[in-house]
Amino acid sequence: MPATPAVPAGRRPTLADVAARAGVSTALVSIVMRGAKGAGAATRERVLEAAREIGYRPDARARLLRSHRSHLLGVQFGLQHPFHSDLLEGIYAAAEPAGYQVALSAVAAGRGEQRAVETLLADRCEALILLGPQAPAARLTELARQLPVVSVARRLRASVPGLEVVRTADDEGARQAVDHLVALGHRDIAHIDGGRAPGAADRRRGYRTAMNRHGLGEYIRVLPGGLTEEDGAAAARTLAAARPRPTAVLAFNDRCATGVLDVFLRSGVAVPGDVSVVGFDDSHLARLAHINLTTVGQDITRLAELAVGRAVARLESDDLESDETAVGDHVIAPHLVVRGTTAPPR
Amino acid sequence: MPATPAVPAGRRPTLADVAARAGVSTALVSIVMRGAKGAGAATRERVLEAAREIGYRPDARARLLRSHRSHLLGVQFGLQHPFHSDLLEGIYAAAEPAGYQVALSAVAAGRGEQRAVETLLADRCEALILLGPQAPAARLTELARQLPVVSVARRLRASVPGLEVVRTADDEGARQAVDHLVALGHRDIAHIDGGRAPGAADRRRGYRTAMNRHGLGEYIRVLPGGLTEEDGAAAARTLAAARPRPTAVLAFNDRCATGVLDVFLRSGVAVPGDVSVVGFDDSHLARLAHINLTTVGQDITRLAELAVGRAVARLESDDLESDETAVGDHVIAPHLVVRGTTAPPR
DNA sequence: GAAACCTGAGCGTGATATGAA
DNA sequence: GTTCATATCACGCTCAGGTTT
Repeated sequence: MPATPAVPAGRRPTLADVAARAGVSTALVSIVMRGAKGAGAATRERVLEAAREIGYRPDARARLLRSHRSHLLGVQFGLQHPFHSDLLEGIYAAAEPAGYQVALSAVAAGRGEQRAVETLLADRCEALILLGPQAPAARLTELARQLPVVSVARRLRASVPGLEVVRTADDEGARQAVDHLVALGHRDIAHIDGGRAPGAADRRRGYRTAMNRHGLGEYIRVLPGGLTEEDGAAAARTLAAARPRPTAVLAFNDRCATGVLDVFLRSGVAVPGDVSVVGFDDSHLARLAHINLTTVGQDITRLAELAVGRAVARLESDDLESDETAVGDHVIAPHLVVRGTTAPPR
Repeated sequence: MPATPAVPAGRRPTLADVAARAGVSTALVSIVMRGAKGAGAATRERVLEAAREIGYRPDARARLLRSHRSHLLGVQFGLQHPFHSDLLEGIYAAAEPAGYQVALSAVAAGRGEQRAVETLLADRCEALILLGPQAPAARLTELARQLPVVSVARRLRASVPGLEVVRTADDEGARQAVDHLVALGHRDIAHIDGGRAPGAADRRRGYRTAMNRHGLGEYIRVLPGGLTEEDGAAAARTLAAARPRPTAVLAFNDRCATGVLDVFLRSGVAVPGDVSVVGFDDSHLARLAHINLTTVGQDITRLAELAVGRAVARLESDDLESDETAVGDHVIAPHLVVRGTTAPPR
């Protein structure tokens, strides 16, 4: 009955312990554990066996300390944003094949972006991927002087070497939504905006531009909104009582649109009969059969891939001391997903 | 114009660089950086100044490698669970004052619990906090032999030293919901369950027990459900068409309940007029003015505090070689939050 | 004796240099 | 020349134990 493995009392097993057990040098064990070449098949098996027996695990920290490259991508994200969760899925998926690990640092109540980033830097991340960062541009610029930084979803003017932006063409998304509604025959189209949220300004602008281009400038109506259901609900209450009531509404995002749908439903405003509603994000919510929301889809997978790709490209090109990779603004096209909340006006 | 700080070419600054600049030993710099005693006020200032000038940051990994304690709590969580996000907020808040850092590892598509845990172990975490783990009990038991493990929300029978469970009294929550409905005058109360989700079995059992205790055994009706809006919607479609239709529904969680509400609304089933609906979790969703869901609240803050507390207690008591701290099952009482979706039956 | 500072060793790895089959 | 194995050092830091005022 092998109760506990024969592991050095208390301590966690190290290379040396495995080496002793297998009767080889620590260097050889290191080679085997890394899967590097330079060890015979028989010995390799013997070492792995010994490692298994005493429950050896490589110490990531010692490893990183020794090797000059950490192959770590630091990702800052917000705990309360499902959109970030989706991005993280994509980031994990993209980082692995590229040979990089992901270190997470959450922004939470009482744990601001400053703290989150400091943790990542202390952990020796080689590059930072910031999801919807709110930090001042100056701060990001300063960071970018130290290491490659990718800002996802937050647009930035500053063009600093090492600072890249990956985002959806928010204005284009708003345009697609307006075009769709106009094609259906709508003219009185309102927009519930996202305030200071990342992308809100572009969506607002895209809405305005598209309305003007269709000669519907006089119908432009922007209501203060936000990212939550409640924000949408509040704006919808205003709209439900408005005379004339718009025949279509473009909400800042899907959560906001959900709030709109709910209030309309309760107020006896039929969707899409009386009013058409369009969201933004194509979140899981929008796809649900009982919500079935027409929405502007962001290509989350593509955003994640690009974010990782740019960070990695920066790192590899830095290695080569080359700077030919263009720094900049990487914009992904959105695509309208037509579902059941839009129809021609009565 | 101080373009770049006088930092050693390419390399990131180390203790030695700061020491050289300040004209002291590395040991002293270490003391200053840690805020330990053993340095004069003047020197301390000089060292900090030098560190600032060259942009020095302590290397967390080297630090951990040297010190035998890592003071790291490894937390495994699911990306797609808002409930986990809320728990993480609490865990961060609780870990800091206790003097521990948090290392996150997400479970995502293509990144199972095994991988997530291995990362945490390689990072030298001293204890693991697993949010809603799905791994086989045997695996958790094995882990618990290596280090303190706290399972949150997932109940486990095995009583292994070092394995602790922190959870809500799910059965009690279901009981409170049933009691509330019965007190309102309901008798025909259905339950949409959570399948194999953590806590689902207990809630199901709590529902059954409570119904029986009220002499309503003949009304017991459990519909297969799940954790998502869609699961709730599917079950609600069944219920809306059922004859007799129950006068009240207890859903597995708030998301599930939201799906129920939506289907009822569209089918012309008034809530709470025709049917009362109760959720579980008291999530942000439930609190929204336009959802206004009666629900069973989990004390997330308390769960998080307890999870961290138990992990830390284990660690500190291990240090003292004492084992007096009871291993076990820590159960937090839920509390019913009465809102607008429950009322006496017609 | 205390306070301020330094020296030296070593944490667990990975890389290089070197040697033996 | 190739394959397999080892010895040795360095990574950046902390800590125990000195030495000096």
